[in-house]
Amino acid sequence: MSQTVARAIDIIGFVSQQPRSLNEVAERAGVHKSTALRLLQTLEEAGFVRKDARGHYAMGFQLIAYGQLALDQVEARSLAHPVLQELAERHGHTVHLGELVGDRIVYVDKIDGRGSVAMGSRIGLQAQTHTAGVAKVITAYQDPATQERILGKATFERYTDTTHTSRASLDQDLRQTRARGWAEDDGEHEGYINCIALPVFDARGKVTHGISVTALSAVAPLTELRAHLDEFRKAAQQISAKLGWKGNTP
Amino acid sequence: MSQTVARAIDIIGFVSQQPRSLNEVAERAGVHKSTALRLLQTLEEAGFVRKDARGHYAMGFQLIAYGQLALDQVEARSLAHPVLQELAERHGHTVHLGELVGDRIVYVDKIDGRGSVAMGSRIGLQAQTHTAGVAKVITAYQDPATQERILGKATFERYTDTTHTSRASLDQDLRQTRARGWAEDDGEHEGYINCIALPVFDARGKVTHGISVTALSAVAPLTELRAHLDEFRKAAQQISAKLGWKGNTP
DNA sequence: TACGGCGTTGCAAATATTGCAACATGATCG
DNA sequence: CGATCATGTTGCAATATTTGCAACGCCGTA
Repeated sequence: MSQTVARAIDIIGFVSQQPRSLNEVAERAGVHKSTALRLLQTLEEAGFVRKDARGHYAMGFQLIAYGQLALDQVEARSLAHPVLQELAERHGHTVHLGELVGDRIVYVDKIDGRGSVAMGSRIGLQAQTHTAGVAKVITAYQDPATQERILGKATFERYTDTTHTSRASLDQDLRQTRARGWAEDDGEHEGYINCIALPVFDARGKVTHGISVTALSAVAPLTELRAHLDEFRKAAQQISAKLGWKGNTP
Repeated sequence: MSQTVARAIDIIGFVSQQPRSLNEVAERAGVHKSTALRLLQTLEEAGFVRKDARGHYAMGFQLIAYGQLALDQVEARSLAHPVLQELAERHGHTVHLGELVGDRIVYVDKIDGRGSVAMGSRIGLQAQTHTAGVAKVITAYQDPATQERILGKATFERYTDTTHTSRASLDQDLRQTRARGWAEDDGEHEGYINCIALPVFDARGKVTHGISVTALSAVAPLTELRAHLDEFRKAAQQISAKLGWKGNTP
């Protein structure tokens, strides 16, 4: 592991919050001004950071370009997108596509519903293992060893009174999820938001993706969402088919 | 300048072309396998690269997240303003900066020329889709689906005898706009006012902004404005460059 | 004009990076 | 089925690289 590179990466994260002066960066990184300067210059030359009008360091444009490129390289996203788009349009709810990457579940696509609400998810961000519907449904379908690795990263931080705060509680949910074939988030991260998530199977029959339909519970409570389960399941199966899935039963 | 960070950054660029094995990365960077491995591990931990299904290194999802963030943080107005200011001063005409926001084009900056005339535009207001130069030029450079959404909001209200009052007529104009590289407003909103508008490209190569130079036709008719096209185009390219566009600078 | 904050550069010290060589793993092939 | 090759991983010593320092330049302000 390279300390210097780790510092540079941390600086990018620091600068991403808001533009920062050289001294702020130096202090954050715990290094001398001159060191911070040289790191920033290297990052700046590559376009990873830039100086804004005030001379403060901000996120660079190369990050935008790489972000787009990386987005394009997620193949599942391009296959699933049309299906999700239609789903979002038909029901007006926000739709997510989650992907298992190593030990974590990441949002790789998101289509905002009508009257979109501020919600923590963002394409490229990691989903909360113990609360997000896509995370739970994907995890539920992994083999024990993989489950262990994923759950090892869960924080079990409490957000609301329905949040799973223990491994046992989450395990129970995962068993239920697998048994019934879908996951639910009953306000476990934001009390006023709930969602239903379904597994997506790939050519090997493995679940590396999941989709979720999210709504304000005031607009569409779980009972309302469950009423449309057949349509949601059909969308998930369509995506599975595009990923080469041949089966009909898991 | 930090050699280690520069190497890490170069690796990201290398991996962005296509997923690469450890040995490929090591060879490209001109370092030993073990060194490349440690750099990659550091990048991987930060989510800047990831291992794909074959174990090759590919672009990581954190890059997507940062890219989205950086995109949201771009304040085109502050970057473009100095360029527009100079343009307005040099020619004495009124200059606009338009931005595509959702399905509509909005004026986000305006510098009044000498002898400023009352004109309907105002910062923050929506530009008329079927008459405003900035609106036409931005629309002309969108993909078909986006065009459709934008044009769906057009009123086609007639203001003068040159106003486009049908979709077909406007479509024709848009094709011409894209073909020649700029848009013209030949008194389509106010009979005595005309303008020339040019596209601004961002880091992704997309047109989300446009600039326009507007004048009384009695002061500077289209033929007069066209005579200065090279200078207008240069200003547009300067702004594009500030937005991270790499279009014609290798 | 003096002052304080901020960014920049040359240089020597020291620390983090590097290459090496040995080991581990897994796929391929006779 | 065993051997071989390609690929990835780790401990360690050498040294190239990074680091902090101190001095300098710049600019706005008191």
